[in-house]
Amino acid sequence: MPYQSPRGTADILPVDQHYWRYIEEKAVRICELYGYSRIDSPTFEDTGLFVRGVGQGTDIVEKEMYTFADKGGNSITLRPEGTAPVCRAYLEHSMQNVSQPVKLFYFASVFRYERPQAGRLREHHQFGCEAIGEADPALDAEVIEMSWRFFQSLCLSNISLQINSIGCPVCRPEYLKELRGYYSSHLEELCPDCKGRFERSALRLLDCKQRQCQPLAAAAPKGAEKLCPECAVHFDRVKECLTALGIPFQINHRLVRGLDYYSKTVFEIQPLEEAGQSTIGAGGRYDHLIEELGGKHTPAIGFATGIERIILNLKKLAVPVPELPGPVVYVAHTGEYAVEVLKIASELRTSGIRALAAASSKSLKAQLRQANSSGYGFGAGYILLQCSAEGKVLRIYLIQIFEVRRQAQALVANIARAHYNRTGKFALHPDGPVLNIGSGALPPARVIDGLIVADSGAEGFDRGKRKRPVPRSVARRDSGVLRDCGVVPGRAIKEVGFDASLAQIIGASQTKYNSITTPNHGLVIEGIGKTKPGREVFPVNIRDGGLAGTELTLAWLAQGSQAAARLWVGNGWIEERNAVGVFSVRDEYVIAQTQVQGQFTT
RNA sequence: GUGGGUAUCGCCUAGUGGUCUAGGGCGCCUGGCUGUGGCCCAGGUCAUCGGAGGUUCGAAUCCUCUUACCCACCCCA
Repeated sequence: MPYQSPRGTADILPVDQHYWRYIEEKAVRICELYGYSRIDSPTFEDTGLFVRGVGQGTDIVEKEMYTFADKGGNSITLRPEGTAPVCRAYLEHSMQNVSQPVKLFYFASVFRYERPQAGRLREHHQFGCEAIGEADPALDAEVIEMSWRFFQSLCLSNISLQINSIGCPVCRPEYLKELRGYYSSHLEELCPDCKGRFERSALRLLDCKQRQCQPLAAAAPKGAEKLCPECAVHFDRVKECLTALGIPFQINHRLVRGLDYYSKTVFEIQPLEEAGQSTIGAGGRYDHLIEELGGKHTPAIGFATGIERIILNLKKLAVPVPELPGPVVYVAHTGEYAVEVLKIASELRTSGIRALAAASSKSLKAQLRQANSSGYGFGAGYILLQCSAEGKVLRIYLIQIFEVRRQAQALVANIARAHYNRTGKFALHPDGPVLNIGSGALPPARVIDGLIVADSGAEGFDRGKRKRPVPRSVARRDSGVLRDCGVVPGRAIKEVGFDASLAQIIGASQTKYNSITTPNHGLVIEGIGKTKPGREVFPVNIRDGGLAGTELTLAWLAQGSQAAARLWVGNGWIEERNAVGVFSVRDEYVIAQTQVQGQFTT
């Protein structure tokens, strides 16, 4: 391999892109809800900005910055964090003059020269928010709430919120003095690292991970108890507000932050089972940063999250993350390649239907295989052009337009029909249905725009009407309930296997059906059978009317256990089913999109 | 900067001195079967075993050096 990506950098490959899209969508959504506007700052800044902003003595500035001289001789630094640049922009564009607080959010890659390890890269990506120009503790609570809700909306359960106050320039020196006093009598018991910290940054003694330092840190004087009256009132108020908002938090006296600019409120959000080493989001107040950067005194607060770490946790918890939309219709051909393939694909795209045109050289089998693997598996529909040896189109078939929404189905049909009118080459499938539709979106058989439309899937199979039987192996396996569910979930079965957990099945079925994008509804599955005792609650994403994945899940569940399922929309149950049976969600349910993050508990 | 681990086909891996001109699975390609797609069957494609040097009649297997990556510490999101 001639080249590989530099140490500590990573390619974000297509297979992972849906995580990024998912997180970005959630982040943007939450920012809109809280009134934050996006800001994008340059990738590099004047070195001085970070030296002053982040703090001379911090590790970031001392040894982790990517600093270099540009050709003009200026000292430039790739941004090691997001807050200072935003504050710089605030000052540079005189945002003091708009109504305060100014609420900004950003996505930015940040650079730190560190030894890479799990969840830590030299270039990583942060999503962050800053609220500048307001000192009220209520804002602290709102920012904390917002970050909490953000993680909730990602369906990242198992997280904890820790808060602390590290005081202000008035009370912190006092506290530091006391802390040093306390530690000075225990210097011998400290780990080597901490001995060094004693002088440089006594606060950091508190969050040392070495075992020998633990008891000392636990017994150390608590910062939050040594606050000046102003800071104490502020901290109390933050706690009050959080309680009022129903945000669960723990006070962690040993929570200190590594950047110099923090004051008063600081907080961290981390996965529950981790030993505090893998914070996924953190923030705090920085009332003196803007001043430090040359502005007038401007209180502010913000938080930042590490996207790679979030993804790590999403994967660890097997949170179902919707797949990115793939092609819906594949235009295939037999015989010689005809330009019509390209033309039809082009027309579909013009109408907003994602389409893939077969390559000229592929065999039909290869084309269909590609249709399977490039769309959403077996769900993708295809248009088949039957061509003569000379490349003339003889017939057009529309086959199995699964998952194509009702409107789109009509469109696809229209396009095919228009093509027929133009060329006179269109022909119905000699055996009957021309357009097959799955997922129960349409009644079993009807006519759209002159074309016969039929529900395909296993129902037809059962009644002996299915034109193209499920492959033997699948049919054998699915001799039970799956046959009745209207969807042949070949890919899901293949991917998760028969012993898959419920979460895996849901994950797999959701990746299969990409019309699913936002979790707005909860599907609660209560299993009593042997395979899945107890009760499990999963967020289910519904949009665009397709919920075939849910049908699959329930049918599956019902096979192995006595399951009951209910669909939760907004704040009430709208449908309930027992054991066997397909859960079909109708369009009208889908309209009622409500945030129900709070309800997803297990 | 410190400590530990790993390096065999695109991916996962078998292989601890000769049976390895490196085996299997996945993938990919071709074909058969299936009412032109999932299963199945057959065939094909793909590795001088991270690199360099050494020991030996003989090394993927032992030694030395080196590089890369991973993990943990430090610090941070």
